[in-house]
Amino acid sequence: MDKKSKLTGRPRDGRVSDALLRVTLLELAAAGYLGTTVAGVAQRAATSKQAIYRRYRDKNALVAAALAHGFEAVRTEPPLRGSVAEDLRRYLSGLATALAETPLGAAVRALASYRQKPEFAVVFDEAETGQRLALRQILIATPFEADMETRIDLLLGQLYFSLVFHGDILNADDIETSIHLVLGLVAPRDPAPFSGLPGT
Amino acid sequence: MDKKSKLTGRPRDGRVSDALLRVTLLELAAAGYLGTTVAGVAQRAATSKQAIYRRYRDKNALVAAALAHGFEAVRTEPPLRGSVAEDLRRYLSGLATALAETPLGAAVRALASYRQKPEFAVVFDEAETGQRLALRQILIATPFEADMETRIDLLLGQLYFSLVFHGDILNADDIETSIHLVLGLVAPRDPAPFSGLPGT
Amino acid sequence: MDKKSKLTGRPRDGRVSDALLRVTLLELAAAGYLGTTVAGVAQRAATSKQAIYRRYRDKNALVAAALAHGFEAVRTEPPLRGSVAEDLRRYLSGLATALAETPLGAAVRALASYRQKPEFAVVFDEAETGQRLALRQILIATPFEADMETRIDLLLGQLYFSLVFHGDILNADDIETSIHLVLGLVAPRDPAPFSGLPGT
Amino acid sequence: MDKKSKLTGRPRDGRVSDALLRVTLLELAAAGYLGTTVAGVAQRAATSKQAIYRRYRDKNALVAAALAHGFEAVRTEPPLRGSVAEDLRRYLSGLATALAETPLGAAVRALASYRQKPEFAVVFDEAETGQRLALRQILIATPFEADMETRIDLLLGQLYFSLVFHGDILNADDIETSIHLVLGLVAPRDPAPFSGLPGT
DNA sequence: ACATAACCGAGACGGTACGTCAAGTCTTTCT
DNA sequence: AGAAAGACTTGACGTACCGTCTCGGTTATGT
Repeated sequence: MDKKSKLTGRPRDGRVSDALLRVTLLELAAAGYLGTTVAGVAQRAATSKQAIYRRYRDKNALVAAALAHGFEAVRTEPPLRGSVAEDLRRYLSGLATALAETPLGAAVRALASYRQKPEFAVVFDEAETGQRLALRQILIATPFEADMETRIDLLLGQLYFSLVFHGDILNADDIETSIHLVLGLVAPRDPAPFSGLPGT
Repeated sequence: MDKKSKLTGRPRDGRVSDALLRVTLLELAAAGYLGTTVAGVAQRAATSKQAIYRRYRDKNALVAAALAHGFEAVRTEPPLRGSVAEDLRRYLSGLATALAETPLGAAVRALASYRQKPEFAVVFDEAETGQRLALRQILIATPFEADMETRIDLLLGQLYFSLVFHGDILNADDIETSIHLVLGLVAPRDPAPFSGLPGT
Repeated sequence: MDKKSKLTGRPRDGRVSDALLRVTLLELAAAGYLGTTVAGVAQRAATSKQAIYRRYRDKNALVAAALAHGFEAVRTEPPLRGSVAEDLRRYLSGLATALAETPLGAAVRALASYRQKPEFAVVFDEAETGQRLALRQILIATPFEADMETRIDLLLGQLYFSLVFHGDILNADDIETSIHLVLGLVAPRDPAPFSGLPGT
Repeated sequence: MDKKSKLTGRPRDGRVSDALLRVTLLELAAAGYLGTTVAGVAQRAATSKQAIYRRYRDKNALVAAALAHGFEAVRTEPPLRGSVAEDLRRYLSGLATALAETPLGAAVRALASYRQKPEFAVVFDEAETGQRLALRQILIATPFEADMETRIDLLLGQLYFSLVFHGDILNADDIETSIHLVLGLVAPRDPAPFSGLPGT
């Protein structure tokens, strides 16, 4: 993670490293940033504070690594096979589900305030870049390409706004409605009056 | 703020109370939640820790009060005089400007993670309720009333997502584009065909 | 001890200060320098680490203060009433008894190695200066004034050598014999021929 | 040092063993017991901690071995050829010189407090036994045999008291004076009045 | 000749203590 | 009684060292 690997000496114990990331994410999700203590993580990971500080410069570096680890497990490529609306629905639902079903969602909520800190900014930026890229791939070369970045802002904005400010994850219906609004389509609940419109 | 007012004894010094709220908000904006220390606030307010704890149960209560104070200064009623798009533009721009030009924006960013804490939840909820109400008043009884809550989620979501995650405030163009997307209108960059059209 | 006393604010709790010195000396005597932990002293004194670090710069300053406290309680003035041998006997026996019956003796033994450290050096120096002064007052203006400093070195040397290296305190007979040897007298085991003779 | 020698396997590197003892004594002399760290000794000896723990059970065993090594190099037999005073002078001067000119003196000072620890006690006891034996051989069958142990205590006591408490080594004059006082002789600075006295 | 066994340096492992900092409470004097 | 100051307890943080363990690699003896 952090250090240039030396050729000699006892190698880092991968089980310890793994446990640290896993436990840290769980603690963040359960207790928030302040409630997550280095000693507590060490204990729950059945290791020692020193094992943590050997890997990470300080508590923030540990937390940042755990967050990055959480985002990695969630990274998905865009579907790219149905209609634009269908692809968006799949991608955003998958993202929402991943945030809801893993500790990552609660961890992101707990760390949102610290997004500006350099340690966390790189992690958040990378995750967001990936998500924006996926959405861009869905939207590109479609009639909705105009104002693409704003459409992405609206969709991701609502998702994270709901997560961070309301503490809940968007359900499928909300996502569906948002997609149709952002695409300028009529939502599918009134049966298909716009049949000829683009993007289906 | 907190205590039942006693009838006897030296009355609280209003200048101290005001300074506390002002300084706390500035510290939150400048140093974040953790960087804001009770002793530091007391010093910058030229008072003592005990003066704080006499007024507020704990640090969170102080911070919540400062946040509420910040939101009060920003509260605006909806314009309700132009078109829907125009009203939305005025309201959202006013909100964005207020967040950008006062310490409130940075303070909100610093506290986003703690929104779930009961002390802060009531403040955030009240502020959001006011904002949603204003938006609802703009949207109600217009062709855009369908999916009104989702439209509001998208607009507020983008605003706060940008604030909390990117640390910047939406500029007028972004707001303009978002509004037209959310309303399903063609953006006004092709010169004004829909200007008077729906929603008046 | 340490700080210029301020005029306002809550004063230091004397009971805490006293307990710290007493407990520290006991811990030093019982567990040695390494076995004496700041947290342990705080706990046995029913106080906190922070109360210690408010009074003393670090562990060494605490230990030095406890040592000085121990020496103060032991300080005795020279008898100055009988013969030289008698006065020496009383003074040295009193010193040996004090070292044996209080934790001071064991503490001195535990700290002998650190005598060079500046924090401790001043304490040890002051204590030794007092003891040398007392012995000098006994010896001065007597036939034994010649080589006075060396005689003092021999007596104190044997006392502390026995304490630090052997862990025991000189008994009355040893002291008696040493005094007579250092004074160049015949020891009193041949029954008291010189009782009143020189040095009165 | 420690282990039964095995018949097979790579033999211990004698250069490592030697360097450990030498470096440890130097570190003790320079930095004291606490300042002497196992890792530091390993580094200065251009070896590893494991090489130390393969030879010694723990830090104390290493230190004890280094101390014993230091004492061995210093061990001298008593002269036994001139007068009692002359022999004492030679022996004590030799001892003082050895302590002053090698790291042993500083190491002894650094370890005085830990003399009670069993690991060190055996080393110190052996060294002291040798020194007492030598002095006893000088004093035995002379007029000064009475109170022999106390005379030895006084001489050794002053020597080590000076070393441990004052950090300096007795000079030749101090030794000379002490010897004459302990022997009950008149010091030789007033030219030769004691011609007929015993022990010359 | 080559397997075995103990050595070698390097460095990670769990654990304990140190000294710092902040939160929230308590106790002074002053106004 | 409130204000300001500064004591108080508590508990987390990050550092240093101890004694143990594990790695890849080296050097002896023993068959």
